[in-house]
Amino acid sequence: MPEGHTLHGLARDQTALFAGRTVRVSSPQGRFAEGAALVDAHVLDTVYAHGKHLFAVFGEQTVHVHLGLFGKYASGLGAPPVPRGALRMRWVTEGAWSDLRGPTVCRVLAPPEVDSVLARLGPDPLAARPSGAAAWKRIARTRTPIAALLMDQSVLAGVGNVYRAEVLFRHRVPPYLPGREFGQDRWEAMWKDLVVLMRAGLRSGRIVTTRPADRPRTGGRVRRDEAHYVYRRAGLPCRLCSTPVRMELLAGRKLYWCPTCQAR
DNA sequence: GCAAAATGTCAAG
DNA sequence: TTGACCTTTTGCA
Repeated sequence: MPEGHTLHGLARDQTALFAGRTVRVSSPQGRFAEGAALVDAHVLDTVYAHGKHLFAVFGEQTVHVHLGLFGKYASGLGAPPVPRGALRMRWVTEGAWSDLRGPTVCRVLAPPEVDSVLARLGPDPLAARPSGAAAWKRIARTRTPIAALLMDQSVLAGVGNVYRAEVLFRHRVPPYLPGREFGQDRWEAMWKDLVVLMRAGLRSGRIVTTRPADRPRTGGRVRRDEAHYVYRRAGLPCRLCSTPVRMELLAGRKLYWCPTCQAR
């Protein structure tokens, strides 16, 4: 599910399956019928991600996908399954298929339009050569709480509600701390940590942010209820200090934090 | 069987 | 700040 690591994983997998091949593109649901017709039976060059945005390049035309909260891909080898439910976009080649459901965005763009989407996004911790400098410029000059800045895709791209809550906890940052009071050293450390965490998420396909020492049992597969410090743990005791984890809505999203570990 | 929730974004007021 | 939107899954009856 969709934070930046998910989209980078999809880009990697779709490139492996479909790049260099002629792809039959359709929209069984019909809502992407016109776009599908523009790229159907074209050769896919590559698929790449920036933040939570996915771009599939077919020559001069690019399919731009944003999963939003509910969007999902499914894929497999061999013949595609019988279409079921609301299937926005289907790709089929000789050997593989991919289905997209429920995206917020699925449309065909020309290169300048792709550029303008990219221009509105901040740096991505999962970029090949990540740099948080541009994000720091924005953070350093605003009173907006750091918890809101981390979710602002024009400040940095790819962090969602889980990584936000978890990286703030890992660095003991009070979520309402204004950006301008954050401090550059602290930002550098947090950015580096995001790069590490999100690369691990990309590799494993899941978000695990707890350190081994903070999990009841080390070694073996990390259980789902051990993977996070605070995300979705409202009311449960903090793993480090046992204070009940707090939850509050910030800009319409659920924000989780430990009021003791992340005190001012 | 149905309501609510879910890792998101945008536009209206 | 609120609601609309995209769809599936989960949890409760």
